[in-house]
Parts: sequence; structure tokens; C-alpha cells
Amino acid sequence: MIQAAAEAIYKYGIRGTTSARIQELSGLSQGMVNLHFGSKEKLLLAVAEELSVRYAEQWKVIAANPELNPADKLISFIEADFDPLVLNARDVAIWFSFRAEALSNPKVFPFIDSRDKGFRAAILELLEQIKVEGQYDDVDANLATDALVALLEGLWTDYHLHSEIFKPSEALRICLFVLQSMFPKHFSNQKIYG
Amino acid sequence: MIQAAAEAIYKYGIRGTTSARIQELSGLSQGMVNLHFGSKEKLLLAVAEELSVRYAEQWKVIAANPELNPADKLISFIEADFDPLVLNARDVAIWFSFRAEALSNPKVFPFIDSRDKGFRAAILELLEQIKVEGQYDDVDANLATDALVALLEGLWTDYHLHSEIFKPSEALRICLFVLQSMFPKHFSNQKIYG
Amino acid sequence: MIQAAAEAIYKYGIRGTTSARIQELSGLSQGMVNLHFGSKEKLLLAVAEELSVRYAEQWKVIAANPELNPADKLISFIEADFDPLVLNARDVAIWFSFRAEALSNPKVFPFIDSRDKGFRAAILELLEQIKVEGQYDDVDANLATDALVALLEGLWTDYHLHSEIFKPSEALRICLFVLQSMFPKHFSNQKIYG
Amino acid sequence: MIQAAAEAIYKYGIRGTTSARIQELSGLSQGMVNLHFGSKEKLLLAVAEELSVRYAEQWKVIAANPELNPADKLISFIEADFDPLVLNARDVAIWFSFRAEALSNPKVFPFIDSRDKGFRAAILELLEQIKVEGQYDDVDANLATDALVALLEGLWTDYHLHSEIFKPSEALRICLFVLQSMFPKHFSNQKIYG
DNA sequence: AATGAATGAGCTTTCATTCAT
DNA sequence: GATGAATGAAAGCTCATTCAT
Repeated sequence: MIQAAAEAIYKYGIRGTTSARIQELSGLSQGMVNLHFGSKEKLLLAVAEELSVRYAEQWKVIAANPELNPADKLISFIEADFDPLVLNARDVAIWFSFRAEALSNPKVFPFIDSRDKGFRAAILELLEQIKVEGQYDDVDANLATDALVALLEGLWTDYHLHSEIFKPSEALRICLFVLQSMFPKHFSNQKIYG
Repeated sequence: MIQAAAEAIYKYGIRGTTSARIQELSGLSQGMVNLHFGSKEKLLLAVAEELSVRYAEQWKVIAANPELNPADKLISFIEADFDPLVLNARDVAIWFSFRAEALSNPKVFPFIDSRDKGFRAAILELLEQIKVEGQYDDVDANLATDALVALLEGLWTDYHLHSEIFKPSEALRICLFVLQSMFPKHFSNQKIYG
Repeated sequence: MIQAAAEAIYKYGIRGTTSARIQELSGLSQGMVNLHFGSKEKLLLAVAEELSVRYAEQWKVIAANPELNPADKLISFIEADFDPLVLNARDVAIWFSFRAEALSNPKVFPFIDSRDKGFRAAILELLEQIKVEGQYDDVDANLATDALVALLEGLWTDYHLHSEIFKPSEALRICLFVLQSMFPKHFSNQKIYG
Repeated sequence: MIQAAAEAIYKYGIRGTTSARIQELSGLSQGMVNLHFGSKEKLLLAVAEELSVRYAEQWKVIAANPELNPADKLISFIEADFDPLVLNARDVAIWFSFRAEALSNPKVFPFIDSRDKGFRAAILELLEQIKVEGQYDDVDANLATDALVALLEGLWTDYHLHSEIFKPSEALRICLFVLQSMFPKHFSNQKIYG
């Protein structure tokens, strides 16, 4: 039913996501939504949570990998961000729907803000390691982190609006180009144009 | 009435923006929405258009200024992007509401996509000029443009979710830091930390 | 404005006859209806009255003609009933609209019932004269009157529903056929098939 | 609910038949109309259909009776036309309401025109048989049919406008009088005055 | 007298939710 | 637990009427 609700948000938008359409897409009975989730609103929150958990799980697996050096881990993070598991038209559309709801509906906030808490900290830690490794003394790791996080957000926005022409490989190149500008010793040319 | 509708979207979200609430916020009568806009939906489009036009006008004034050199013009673009005229809690919330609608409601798309068409071209032109000026031979102006546009988008997203703690000056620093990494001769340190 | 209202009833039906449509068809301003008629309802009554008066005037002119003998006067009555002045698609449609309203809206009743009062009496008088003239002893003039009046009503109904294929000459033949059956000496064959 | 809608049309006219009044008369909830009929308009069509079917069923039973000779069958037709099952104030009022709608709302036309198709053919067949039986060489069966059908229509109109004083027995006498005039051998005096 | 912007009661319809089965 | 007919609050919209100009 969470999938049906997700599909409904994607197809009809949050405003067009009615109980009837969720029911139609799920093939279940009318009463099911309220029986299992209490209300439509709670089902929508469950959709948000499902997305949030899926996104967090992915990068946490990478973060926990002891075999990767900081630069490779960072690239893995970025690649994961453009992985169809999380970056697909439906889920990104839902993500943006909840983002739009976040201000007027504080209950969804924790789910759509999940990037910010641990994710930013993980990026920051990597960039600080890279900074030390490469002796990039004039680089502010915090600024670089904010830049990278915002860049990823912006690329998701681009994907949301142009999912048909958006190329994940191109997005990756953009990120690597920025990283290369900041940390030239770690992110060499061939990785971008290879 | 456009203002009242905008306020309603901000306060109640797009889903909670009912005719009754628009009426309440405007202080006008029920019939006004349909009298002047034909339908609530058309009023919402008028809100989107108003935002779109306001945003476009601002950067076009800067683009048309012949006295600015490319680097200063670019900085003006970025500063304008964080100007309260366009970057304020209400309007950004509305912006995100329409972004979320864009996929399921193609009519709003032209208004929320306005950044992409002319704006990107203007940025690209500036970066190409800077590239030539500074002989940054290994910089791909297209990649840099995509990066900068995405960065601005991402910072807006950050503002949308954290408008109380977001500092425009910090956002500007992030942008300058990225530009400095790419075009060190043009965007010097003191501008960031000054 | 009465004409515009009549046109609206014809084009859109009584239910679809809104002030806006009357205004559009009249080319006048919104306020005119209330200014000159007090309310839309009163304008509709004026339409009914106009129709009623026009119908009554026509047969009364015939009734007042001293040169016609009873049989010819009766035929004139019938011919007048199928005259485009009263039997035209628009006016008959309006007639039926008000007939439908008559039960739930007693104010229109006098206008759409106008046939019954004087008209029936005039017919009865003619048939009684014809009966005496022709010594049709076994003909009940009252029955014949009711039959003829009902026949005319029924033919109007037929016209209302099939105005494109309805032929007034055929309707006249039907009436003459009935009259001939009742009063064979007065309404000869050749008049029907001539 | 069809009954409630019918009642509403009778009491308030088609214009006054609002969802609220149908609901009030039915004792059911607001949502019922749309739940079961999709829209108020479709419910009204269902009312028209119900009337149409009821009327058609009645005369078709008579038409299918092999025991009746043509003259008796014709009289049965006429009697059926004045039977309270179809000739009652409410249903005739509704009939006229839909007649008035027919021109501007083609969807109702099939239902209110049902008399014309099969009914006329059935009458014509009977009159042709009677004509042959009685050797009424100078009677045009088509004219007679048109006359009779129009007569019945006209008597319904009379009933619609004066249901309290209208006497079905009198209406029957009128019809028999006309038939007797046309086919004297088949429809004798005593049947009228008996 | 004439206008038409403005009004708001009342319309049809939608839809999340309930609850008897 | 599962169902879906039934509910009614609330939605968007229409439209006759008002009234300042």
C-alpha cells in the first residue's frame, strides 16, 4: 500500500493523491488505508519514512566500509546519490512533494531532512581527512562540505525537472570537476574524462 | 489576491490552500477568485507566474548592466539569488510547492523552470569570458556552469528547509569558495573572508 | 430584452437561462434586467406574457371578423394555430418550458393557460352554429370542442419535438380530416386533398 | 432515490430540483446521488428512463394480447393512456418537464419521444385493420393515426394543467367520439354514453 | 438612467472516514 | 481481519442581485 501511495503521489501529485486513487493503484479495499494506517495522512508519512530509510541505509553501508580510502568513499557516496535505487523519477518526485509540505506540515520534516544530520557529518569527516592528507591548507572543509551537499541537492533538483535528459554520468562528472577544483591532488583529470 | 494566495500556500501548503483560506487572507469575497481568475487553479498559476517574472527581472537587470566585468557580474548574479526580494521564506516555499507540482501539472512547469533557459546561458557566457581572460585551459565552462547552477539550487533548498538559520552571507561564501577553486585568479581569498 | 430572454430559453432551456446568457444575447449590461424588470423571474414572466398576448391577439382578430361563416372561421382559427407567428420552434419551446413550470410556479399559469378560457368558448360557439346549420343531431358540440382543442394541443406537441419534419399543411389536413368526420357536410374532401 | 427525484421535480419543478431537495425527500445522505448515479444529471435521466419504460411496458402488454380484436385493443390502448399508472399528476408533470428540456438537452429526447416510435406504428396497424374490416374506403389510416396520437397528447396536456378537474372518463368519451366519427360501424354510441 | 465590479447564498461534487456486515 | 456502502463536512464554483459610480 505504501508503494501504491508512492505511485499515486508520482502520477497525480500530492494534491491529486486521494484515497480512491491509492486504493485503485493498490487493488485493495477502501477500508484498508484506515485499517492499517489510521488515516491517509499517516500513510503518507509512512511513504516519507520509507524513502528516508532507504536513502539513509544506502550511504550508511558505504560509510561503514573500512576498505575504502576517503577519496574513494566520497566518490562512492556521490555515485550512490545517483543510483537508481534512490535517484529515480518516482522517488525524487515524492521527495520534492514532501519537501514542499515540510514547512506547513512539520511531521514530515524529519523524514525529508535526513540528509542533513548524519550525511553532512560523514561528508565533512571525509573532506577533513582529505584536507589533511593533501595538505590543502587554504581549503575550509566546512565550506567544501556545504558546497558538495548543496551541489548534490541541486543536481537532484535538476533530475526532478528533467529526468528524461538527465545523465547520471554527467552529474558525476560535475561533482568530480568541483572536487578536482578543490582537491586537485585527490581527484585527477582522468577520472572525469575517462 | 495573488498575495493572499501566495500567503496561503506559504502558511497552509498547496494542499491546504483552499478558496476559503485565500478569501480569508485577502479579506475579499468568495466570488472574487472566480471573477478575476476564472478558477482557483488559474489563480495559482498567476502566483507562479508572478514569482517567475520577479525572479527573471532581477537577474536580467544585472545581465544588462554594461559596466560590470564578468567576475563582478557573476557575483552580482549570486548576490541577487540570495536577495530577500527572491530568497525569502514565503516565496521559496511557494517555489518548492510548484516544483513539486510540476510533474503532475505541466502547466506550472514553464514558470518554475525559468531559471534553466536564459539564466544558465547567461552564466555560461560569463564563465566562458572568465575562462578566456584567465586562461583556465583545463576548465570546462559547461561543467562549471552546471555546477554553479546546481549549487545555487541546492542552497535554495537549504534555505527552504532552514530559513531561520540560513545565512545569505554564508551561502555567498560557499559560492565564492567554489568559484575560487575553479577560477583562482578571479575570485581571491579576501573576497570570501573579507 | 424580452427577445433575448426568449432566445436564451430556446437555446439553453429554462434551467440554462442565466442572467449572464440573457445579457450576452441582449448585448446590454448586467444591471439592466433588475433595473427594468426587478428580477430575472419577472423578466421570464414578461416573456410568458408576451407569448400569451401574441397568441390571443391572433385568434381574436379572426373571431371578430364578421365576414367569415362559422366553418371558414374555424378553418381560419386552425390555420392561425399553425402560422409561423405563433408556431415556430423558439416560441413553442418557450411555451413548453412554461407549461412545465406551471405546476410549481403558479404565477406563469395564467399565461400558458390562455388557450383554454376564451379560445375554447370561441370554438364551441362555432361548432354549435355548425351543428345547427348542418343538423348534426347526434354530435355533442362540447365533445367536439374538447377534441379539437386537444388535437391542436397535440399537434403543437408534435411540432415541438419534431419541428424540422413537421409540416403545417399536414397538420391542417389532420384537423380537416377530423372535422370532416364529425361534420361531413361542412368540411368536404377536396379541402383536404386539394 | 429515483422516486425522491421524481417527487422533487413534481413539487419544485426541474429548476427547483436541487441535490439538497432530493436528499431531503429521500431521507438519504448528500453523497448518495453521486455515489449511485454519478451526478444529479444522470439521476434525472434515470427518472426519465423509468417513466419511459413504465409507459412503454403498459401498452406493449396490450399490444401483445392476441385475444383482443382491433377495436377493443384500440380502446384498451386509450384506456391505458388514462390509467393512473401513467396518467397521474406527478408523472405527467415530470413528462412535461422533460419535454421542455428535450430541445436543449438531447440526452433526454429518447425517453420522452418513446410514444412516437412503436406506439404510433401499433395504432396505425390497428386502424388499418379496422379500415379493412369496415370498408372505410375514404378514411386515410395515416391521418387517423396522427389525429388519434395528437388527440391523446392533447388530452395529457389538458390533464397536466387541470389534473384536479380532469375526468379520465370524459377523456375516454372524447376519444371514442372522434373514433366513432371516423369509424361509425366500429365505435357505436352506447360505448360512449353507456 | 445605465453600468459592471463585487457580493455571498446556495449549488453540485469530492473525498476521507466510519461501521455494519 | 477485511470489506465497501454510506456518510457529511468541506470543497470549488455559479449566478441573481446589489450599489457605488
